[in-house]
Amino acid sequence: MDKERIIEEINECPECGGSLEKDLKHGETICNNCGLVVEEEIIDSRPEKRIFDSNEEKMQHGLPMTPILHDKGLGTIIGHKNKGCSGKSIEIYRLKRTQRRSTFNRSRERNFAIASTEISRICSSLGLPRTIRERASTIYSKALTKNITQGRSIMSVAATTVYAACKEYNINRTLTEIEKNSGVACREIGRNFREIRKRLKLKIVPPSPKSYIPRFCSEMKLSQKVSDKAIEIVNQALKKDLVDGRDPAGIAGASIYIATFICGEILIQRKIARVVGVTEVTIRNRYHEISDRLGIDIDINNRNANIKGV
DNA sequence: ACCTTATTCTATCGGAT
DNA sequence: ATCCGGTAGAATAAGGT
Repeated sequence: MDKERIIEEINECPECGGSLEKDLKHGETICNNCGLVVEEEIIDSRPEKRIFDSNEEKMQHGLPMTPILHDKGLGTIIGHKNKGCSGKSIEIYRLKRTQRRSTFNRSRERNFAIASTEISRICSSLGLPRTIRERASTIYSKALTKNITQGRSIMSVAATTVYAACKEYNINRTLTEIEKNSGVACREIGRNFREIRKRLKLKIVPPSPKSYIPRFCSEMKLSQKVSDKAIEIVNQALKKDLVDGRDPAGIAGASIYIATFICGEILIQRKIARVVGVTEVTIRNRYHEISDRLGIDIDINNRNANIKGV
């Protein structure tokens, strides 16, 4: 809901003011000048919540809670007296309990503190936003409570949580990239990742090809008609099981390619390939599969398409 | 920890217009 | 020259034993 509005507003780098360039394949925006990655979907530029209503209960004070710090950023030792805070004693008690538990688990805390440092280091050397860093910390913390860290090095699990957080937000970083920036071998990150995903039931869903189509179509100045047709084609392809396991951007590109033939607004493969971030070969392979199975005859030379089946 | 499978990429060439 | 189709080999990701 608010996301669209936020995306509209971003056009220069919040760090250096340089111009931003879209990396459509990864669905992210990168600063041409300083290389900062601005993840469109997770940047929140709204002002801090401040509600000055009658009881002022929702007003934020101080730093926001953050999973990066081992004590969730509380940073203050809570005194033993509950008096003087009328009506708030239960909350104070809960905070004290949290603090007592965190000091109780000292070894875990040390472990987590080291991991947090490592996660922050990896994220900053990969230019990943704060959201990813925080999510990686949260995942690490959960892994810690489920004892997944047992028998694995802190470094390797930390690297894995960064990889997992990226996957969750569809900011795709390859295993090799994480390896280069963490010193942990690809194989190990991969193995840890499978374990963590299973045990923590992380829901990692690849983006639907349909979610790319409107953006790609407007990028290529194609009509709404083409966009609608391409989405229709993806729906048909889904039914025939032609989508799973394939690069969603490739499916989107191929569907758009077919749609341009049907609508008479033909674009060449190379142009579509460049915009969607895959090679011409992929566009070809996908569009052949889809048009074959859907009974769409594409006549490249006569620049038209015949739909046999539906 | 090693091996297998599936997908995509790069590079390249040939045919058609 | 441009566009499309096809292919080989490497790289990548994910899963199984």
